[in-house]
Amino acid sequence: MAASPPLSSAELLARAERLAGESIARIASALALPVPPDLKRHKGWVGHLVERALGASAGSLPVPDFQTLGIELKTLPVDAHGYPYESTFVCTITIAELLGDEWSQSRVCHKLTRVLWMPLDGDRQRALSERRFGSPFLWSPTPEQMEALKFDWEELTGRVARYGVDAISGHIGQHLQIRPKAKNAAARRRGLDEDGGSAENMPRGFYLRPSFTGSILRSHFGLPERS
DNA sequence: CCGTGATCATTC
DNA sequence: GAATGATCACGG
Repeated sequence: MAASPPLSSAELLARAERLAGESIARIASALALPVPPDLKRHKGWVGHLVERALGASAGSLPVPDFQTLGIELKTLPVDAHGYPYESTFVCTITIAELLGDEWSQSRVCHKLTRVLWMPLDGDRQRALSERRFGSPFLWSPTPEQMEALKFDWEELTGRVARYGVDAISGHIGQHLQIRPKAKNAAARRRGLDEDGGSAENMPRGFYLRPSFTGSILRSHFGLPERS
């Protein structure tokens, strides 16, 4: 089980493919890591496990996991039909991102330019240690997907810039949404108010809706669209 | 304190 | 059941 940074996208993908079909227990064992009973108090545990198994290095820096390769790593818990159980966190929302920055310069765009998806059995009825990984694959947005993401991003950031972050909810955006991303509901950070002024509000983040990541999976694996 | 790794839990 | 809002852990 490798832990040094992969030197090429091919090497990274080859490593990832070796995890396909493997259980959480086996991968954790190879890294001498204990498996928590569930994810209630270890929500990012699987993500960290895969990072270690593949040799990711960016830590918590706001850059792609494999910076030199320009590749972002995302685990994706799915059900028996290959449909994602959860939304996918992309990055936090910052003031700088709302003031004059363009989509092409945004962290959302940068992070989603190239993603290594690691599908995983997300069935909570099954013991975490017994859940297995599916086949990973490298993905970049199609021109249509990129346009759709840009559209949502511009609508979301535009609303925040004009009306303040408290004026938006998780309902906005067809593929991309903004939701809380904080220690708790009392957490506050420097943000914008409805007048474009400075204010303290709850930290938020950009998330991809399950319908979007689900379409990526179905497209890649040639699965039928949900009726 | 902030950003990353996400899933949990309540509401719709 | 699906979706939104809330939350947990960790590194720097």
